[in-house]
Amino acid sequence: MASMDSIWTREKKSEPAREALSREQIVRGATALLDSEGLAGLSMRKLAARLDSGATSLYWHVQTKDDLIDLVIDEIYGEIDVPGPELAGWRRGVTLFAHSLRATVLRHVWLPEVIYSRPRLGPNAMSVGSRAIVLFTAAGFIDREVDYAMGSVMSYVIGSASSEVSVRTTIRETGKSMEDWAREIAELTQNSAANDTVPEGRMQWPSGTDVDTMQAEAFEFGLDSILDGLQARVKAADQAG
Amino acid sequence: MASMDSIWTREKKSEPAREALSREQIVRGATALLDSEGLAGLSMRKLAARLDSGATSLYWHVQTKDDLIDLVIDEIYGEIDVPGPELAGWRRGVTLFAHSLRATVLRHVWLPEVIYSRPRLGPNAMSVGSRAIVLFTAAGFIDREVDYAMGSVMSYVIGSASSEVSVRTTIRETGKSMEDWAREIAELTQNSAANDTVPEGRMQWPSGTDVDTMQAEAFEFGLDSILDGLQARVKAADQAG
DNA sequence: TAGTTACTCGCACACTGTACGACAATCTCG
DNA sequence: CGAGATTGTCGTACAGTGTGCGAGTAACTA
Repeated sequence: MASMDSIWTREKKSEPAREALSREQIVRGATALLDSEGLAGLSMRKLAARLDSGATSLYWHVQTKDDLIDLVIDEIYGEIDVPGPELAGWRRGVTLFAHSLRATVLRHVWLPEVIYSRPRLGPNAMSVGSRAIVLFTAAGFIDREVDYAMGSVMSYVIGSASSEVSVRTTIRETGKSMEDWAREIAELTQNSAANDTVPEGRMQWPSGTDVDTMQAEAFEFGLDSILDGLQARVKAADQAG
Repeated sequence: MASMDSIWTREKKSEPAREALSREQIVRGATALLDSEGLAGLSMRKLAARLDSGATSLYWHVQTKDDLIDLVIDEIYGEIDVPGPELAGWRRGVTLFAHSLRATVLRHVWLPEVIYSRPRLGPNAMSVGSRAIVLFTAAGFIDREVDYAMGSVMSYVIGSASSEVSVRTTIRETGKSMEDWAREIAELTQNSAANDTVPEGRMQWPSGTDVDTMQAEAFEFGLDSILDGLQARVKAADQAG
């Protein structure tokens, strides 16, 4: 009996768990690969290797690499949370939404390179959109101004976060401190023709603050400014109506 | 070599002996190729063919494809104009700057895909930055708030314009009108779980307006909001100081 | 005239996305 | 039970990519 148990006898049976590959799994693997190696680090072959499958097997579950990226993006939209206006009022809600969106971009640093490559209308993206619209409607905007206000905030947040990411990865890649970096820029500027118009004493970075907190400060500054502007607009419309 | 290794820190090569191929010519060709075929349409071989040269000849003038793109980007920074504050006051100046920046992105639709891939500090980019800083200094901002305000506006403008581009190219690619497109989204949303929270009657596009003017309207709405917010901030600081 | 520099370019390598078609496992139906 | 359809995997191949290497050429300097 025991002697019958060898690789050869075992091989005949339905030995391999023929499972594994599923669309969800592929999307999850792709996300991990993107997060760890960046956009350029994602290839179908590498992804397949990570999933212990043949490269072209992926194409059964996913039509194209671009489609896969679309799926990943929508998956990530699911990480963003949009509070309802009844919880904290529209302004606090929008602020939380903005911070969540920013954090999501900072968590997936390859996002800025692809997020605008086409309008994504996956379910999660649409859900985020819908809930954001509720928020801005609660603020008192009407008609197309709901879209305008929402679009403005989102454009600012994604633009800001993208710029933050690019600064961070550059610092990480070069290994230089922000101060060193700023000094080099200043030196380069010195030789530049445009230098004469730069105010004296500027262009050196304020020292004593680390990058993260300074970026956070900058982000909040801009966000508050936009929201102030929007709030004033709503109030003015209220008065008129 | 370390760290701060980009084309701008590297030394300029000594004068070439006047041949057909030159760095400027390559940059010009690359720009044209990018504008007509998009980022994915730019390859060293195609570019070389357009310039009637061997593919690897380009590598004498340019270290790497990425460096070439950096050069193109800085070239494009040269298209942006930033008025001085003495011409029209800071707010009007910033508005003109913002419109110029937006127009530049709309003119080079591949820009959003690469603009944030690393902080560009080419001479033209720095010149734009310097002049923008003058503008925001004239507005009354002090210390790091100058940077914050400038960064906020630029993030908004680039984010907005990028989103506009993505909508436009999608419309062009699918050949659908905006109304068709919006209707399809609405139908998809219908079946979505998040639908119950969407206010009734929303999500259908206001008809009778074409995409370009609506996007322009949206852009201006957001820009004015930000500038309102920033202006209020300056006034408050004036009062306090 | 000899040597150095400035530049061009063919070849080759490793790698990419993905079309195709040959396989195998599982399910469906008579 | 057995046969056909469905579902899924994967090796091979093709056209394309960025770019390192080294051989080749033309022009300038000594």
